[in-house]
Amino acid sequence: MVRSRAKERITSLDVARQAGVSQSAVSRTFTENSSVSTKTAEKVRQAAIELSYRPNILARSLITGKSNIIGVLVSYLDNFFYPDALEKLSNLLQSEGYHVLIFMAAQTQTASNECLQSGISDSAASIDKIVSEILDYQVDGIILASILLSSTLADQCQAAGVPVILFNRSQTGDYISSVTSDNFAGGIKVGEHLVQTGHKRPAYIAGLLAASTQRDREAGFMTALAAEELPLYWRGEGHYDYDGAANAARALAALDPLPDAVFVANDHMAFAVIDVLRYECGLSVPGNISVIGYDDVPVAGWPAYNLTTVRQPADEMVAETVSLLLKQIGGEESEIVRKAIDGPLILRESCRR
Amino acid sequence: MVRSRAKERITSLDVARQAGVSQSAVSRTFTENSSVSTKTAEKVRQAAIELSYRPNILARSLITGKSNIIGVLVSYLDNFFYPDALEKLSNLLQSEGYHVLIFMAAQTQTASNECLQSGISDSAASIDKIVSEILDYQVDGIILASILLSSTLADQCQAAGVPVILFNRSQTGDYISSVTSDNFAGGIKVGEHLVQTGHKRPAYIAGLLAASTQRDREAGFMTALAAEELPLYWRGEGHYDYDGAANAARALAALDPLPDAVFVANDHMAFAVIDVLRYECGLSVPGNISVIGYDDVPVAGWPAYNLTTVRQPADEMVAETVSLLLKQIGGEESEIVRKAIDGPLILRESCRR
DNA sequence: TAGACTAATGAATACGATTGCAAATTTGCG
DNA sequence: CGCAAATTTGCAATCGTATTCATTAGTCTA
Repeated sequence: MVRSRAKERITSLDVARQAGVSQSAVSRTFTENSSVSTKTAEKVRQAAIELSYRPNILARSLITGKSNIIGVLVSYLDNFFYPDALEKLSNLLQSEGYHVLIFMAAQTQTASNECLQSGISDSAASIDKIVSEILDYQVDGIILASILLSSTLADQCQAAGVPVILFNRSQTGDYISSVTSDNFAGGIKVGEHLVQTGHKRPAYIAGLLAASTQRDREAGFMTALAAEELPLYWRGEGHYDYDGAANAARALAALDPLPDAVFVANDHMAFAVIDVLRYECGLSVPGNISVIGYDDVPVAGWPAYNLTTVRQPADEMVAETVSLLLKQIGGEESEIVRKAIDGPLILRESCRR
Repeated sequence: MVRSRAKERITSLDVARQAGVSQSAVSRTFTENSSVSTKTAEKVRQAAIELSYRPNILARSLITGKSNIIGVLVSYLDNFFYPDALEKLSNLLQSEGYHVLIFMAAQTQTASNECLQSGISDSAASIDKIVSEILDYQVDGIILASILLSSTLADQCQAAGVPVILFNRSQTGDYISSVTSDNFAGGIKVGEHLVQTGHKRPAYIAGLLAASTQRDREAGFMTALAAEELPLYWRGEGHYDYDGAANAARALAALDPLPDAVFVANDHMAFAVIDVLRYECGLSVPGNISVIGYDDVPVAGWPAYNLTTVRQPADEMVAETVSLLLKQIGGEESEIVRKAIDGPLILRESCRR
């Protein structure tokens, strides 16, 4: 079956001729707040349908200086929190008349492990390159999910008048707005809960050390433990990665005596920890050891894990991100905002009560 | 902290002045296969850096007629197969110099259940609307993931000269290329494996009835059973949805005698089935009943589920999709192609051997 | 019905780049 | 060194739409 490639473009001029009006009239019918009589608008709309004409957004953007495109840069999608957030983000922006140009901060295939351990610094250059590409598309705004930005690029975005918002990361020092959950408060909640439920040998498995979420969650956790004068029994690192967390869990399981609780810096890693403890080490969760995660992704509520965790309120975070971004695009808000939204501790069965 | 909004755009003309050359020279330095002397190119590049100039892609697209944008429409991301595929798709396209404008075929919030049960027909109108929006951006191609397209819109895309490829769905009748796994063959593999392993009362839990993946998997499965003269013991419907599958599993568990195996139309639903059987009904998987899924998403390999399943080779599917799309964009391929890639049955522990 | 004001229209220009064309320059070779 | 060929270069037109400005049609009031 052969497709004929018909590339004849239909422009506003064609519609104008068909409707017997000027090109301006066509443009005005498809532009909000333009003065056209209902009569000509109707003629134009009719002709447009006959020719199946639709305005060329690129041409429009060129002249208005607004593309209605938001660039979204995501580091990875294997932690379920991100697809969920991305879907919500895209839906909300779509309903506001914007569209999402998505970019992945592709970890190069060779960079599997060394890359994770060294944090994100190595990829900083590539991030900058990608953000430049985003700017090339004349986007109206940029959302960076779990990505940090160099000061140079931040300046460049500002110079280009393109607002940038960090989603689920915050960055001190540079003047970039961010929306996160209140990770410090969340860490405190976990620490307090472990103390209240009588745990004595708490462990912690960290995420990517360079990530603000990791730092804040750990800091909150340690603060709560310190307040109760309970020392941290053991600390491992999982790099926000399933396999990394599994390795940490193996090290943890080899301890004697065993920790009686472990706070894992996100759900994705917590699943790995539970899997290793239960199915490799034959331990009971929470019988032998309590496990608490962070994020409350959908899988956390599935019976196989039933994970006690701190919820990141994705809906609110997304709503706040979009609202803030649109305000900045509209020029209503020019202050740097760092929003941290509180999320509840969700009690399930992976932590002894 | 206040951001100053500097909106002064830097154009090729500015660079031209700075470098002391014509505007055309600037354009040529940033266009492949243009004749510029290395000397002027160097001057231009220098000036461009000084002014931190980058070409406006929208303006370029307007005149070249190529936007280097691929529109990707995804129905949902909660089945882990899709984030994974999307990430791969985006990475591959990015490496080919294209970028992804992403659209979600948002199920309206009211449409939760009735919508799922009636298949996708109700959302067809909204799909068409979104595809029109995609076309407005003058995309070079469109990828529809788990989405069907009305003939009208298919014609419109063809008229606009924009190739469309269905990913993980196929559509008979209309002339649209598609890339899927070989779902029929996969269904057969499952059926044959259940027979070979001595199962006698096989059940099936269907996905969305309108989906070609669902139809083909079921058809293959039934064909294999029929070839062995083994009747289907029970059939339920889960609408490719976790909760829907959980309900089906409850109905299944109430049967007496219990089926000794159930083929679930995708992994996402299979997890729900296993959860219900194990944690609600106190049954053993595979002790009391074998469960087989479809997709082989990462979670399927996690010890908590250890799901026997048919792998959809996402890498190959994505590679094929992109390669096909680029060929069609380049005009090298004008035939309608329906590619079905074979995927292996992955034997794990959720199915008795 | 005339006059005053508002709304609607079309012509022309601009947005920021690419590209055909012709002039100008460089290069190659005898 | 000189002439033909090849390469660069700048000018100007163009892509499809929004928008200013001047003009015309339309509405309303007295």
